[in-house]
Amino acid sequence: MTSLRQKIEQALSELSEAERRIGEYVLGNSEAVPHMTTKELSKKAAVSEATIIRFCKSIGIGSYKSFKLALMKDLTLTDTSLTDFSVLNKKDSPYDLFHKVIQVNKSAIESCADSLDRKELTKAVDAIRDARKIVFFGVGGSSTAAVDAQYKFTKLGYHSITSLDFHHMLSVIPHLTEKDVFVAISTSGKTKDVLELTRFAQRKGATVIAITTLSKSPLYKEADIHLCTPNVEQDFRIGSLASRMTQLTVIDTLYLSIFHHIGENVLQQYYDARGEMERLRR
Amino acid sequence: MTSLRQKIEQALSELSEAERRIGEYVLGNSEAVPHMTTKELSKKAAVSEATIIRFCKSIGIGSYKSFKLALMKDLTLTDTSLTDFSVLNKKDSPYDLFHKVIQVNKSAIESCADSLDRKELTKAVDAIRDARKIVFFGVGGSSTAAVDAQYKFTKLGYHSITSLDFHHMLSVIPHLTEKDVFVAISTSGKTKDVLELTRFAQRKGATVIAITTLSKSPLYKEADIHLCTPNVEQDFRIGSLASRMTQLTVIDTLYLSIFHHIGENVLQQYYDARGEMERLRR
DNA sequence: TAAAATATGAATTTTAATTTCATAAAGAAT
DNA sequence: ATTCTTTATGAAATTAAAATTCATATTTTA
Repeated sequence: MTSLRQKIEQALSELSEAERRIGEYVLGNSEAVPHMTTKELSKKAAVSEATIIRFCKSIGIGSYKSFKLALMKDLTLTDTSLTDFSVLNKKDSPYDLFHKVIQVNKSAIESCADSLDRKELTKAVDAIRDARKIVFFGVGGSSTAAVDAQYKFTKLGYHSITSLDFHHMLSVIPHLTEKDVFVAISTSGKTKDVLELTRFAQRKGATVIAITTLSKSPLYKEADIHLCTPNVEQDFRIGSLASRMTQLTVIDTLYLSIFHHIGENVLQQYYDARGEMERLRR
Repeated sequence: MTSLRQKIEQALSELSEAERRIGEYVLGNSEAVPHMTTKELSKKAAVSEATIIRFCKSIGIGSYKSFKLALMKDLTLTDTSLTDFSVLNKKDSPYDLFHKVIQVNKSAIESCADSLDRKELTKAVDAIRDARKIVFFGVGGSSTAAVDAQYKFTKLGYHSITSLDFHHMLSVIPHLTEKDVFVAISTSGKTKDVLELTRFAQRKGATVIAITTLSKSPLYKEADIHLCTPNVEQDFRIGSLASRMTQLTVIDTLYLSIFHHIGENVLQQYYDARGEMERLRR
């Protein structure tokens, strides 16, 4: 059985110029097309709406609506993925961008599976499980993951700390010991603030877990445990939206793993928190 | 997240009479529905067309067209790809959990496409573009998205504010005017703190954008603009990891859209920031 | 080089999706 | 019990999307 996209590909050479443009656009942006109208697609492919309809018939599908359904089915069966925003262009509407964001984020999360090492993950979970304090630190885009992690581990009953403020962190770290864990979050692994705090924490004896991309970066080299995120494409102007998704995926994994381990013991506290929340109608 | 059909099945008891008839028809004839128009389906289910549209929203999908696409996808997925945490079991290793996290997060992001309404998105982008100040607020798990958004829009040159502290926010809101935008983030749409600040902001004349699930929640009703996130499964003990991913996907979309709009104008500031960062070797 | 065939888009028509509004029924408040 | 709200619903109107028609441009063929 040939998929719809294969069919389009094969038909490409036999289509007229305008119809071929449609085919090419569809192949290049298949994720977005099922949500498009004929008018939108006609603009994108620089053809008329009439030609869209003709295109559908050319590839053997009776109507544009059926075409979209067939394409959706095709996509569900075999997932392709766009991985960067390089294809953004001037006339993209917010809705177009939305679909690109979905794709990029999805594929970023998917590729987490490739970069994370299972042994390192096990080490990280063990370290965090027995930790007395957990300190998270990330700057810029990576602060999101730090804030998120801090919240989650507090919920689990840990003494969990983060701050966006370097100086605040400077006053936290002297109190760390071998019993504590410092989680450094930096996509590049080169961020100076993160590195300095990492080294400081390490001098105090804390176990350092790095959430960073697999590379020869100083952070990677110096950390005790490496939770690697994939090297997702990053637009030099936009910055990386997707790397934050990968960091959060790692955080989620740590959270769930710890929950799973100590879960039964914190359930009472969870119910307490929830009950009180209900009582206060918050 | 459960499949669309499961979701309908679960929702059945809570739907109104007419909507339930639709749900039952859809479950009994799911193969046929993706090819039906609202008029046809309304006849089959013995309801009005308007009720069809309302049914889609009731089960958390933004439009009839999205509903049909989602249903088609659901039908195509024969394998019940485990997408929720209900299948967690005792002997899951951290690495097993990791793969489940990937699954869940991926599918959450994917289903964003079903719930977000393109017109609302356009309205939101327009509102934010012309905003003088943007205030983000979310509590608990939703604070992550607020913090992230605040950072991103500051980068774009906006006067962008957030705080985890309700009292701090209370002192921010009196200064809002019609020129400002208040973005309320709450999965359930029922969080009291968020609602109170939302109403306060609205009284001051600010445009309220809600990032929340499509539901009959107070936040949904009261907001001026709704950016709906999908109703992702949420384990009552673990809390929802995935809903944060959907909120961030919406934030990313807003950020990219605004960047796209005013992008060229902020590039110089981006370079300045980057240059200075290099100079300071941070 | 003229006639026929083909390809294309603008404009129109048809159809479908969505919204609005009026009404009826059910609940809550007095 | 009765008024006021809220909720549910469909009929009608509106808006948006898909499909068709038709005029024109281009290419091919005789």
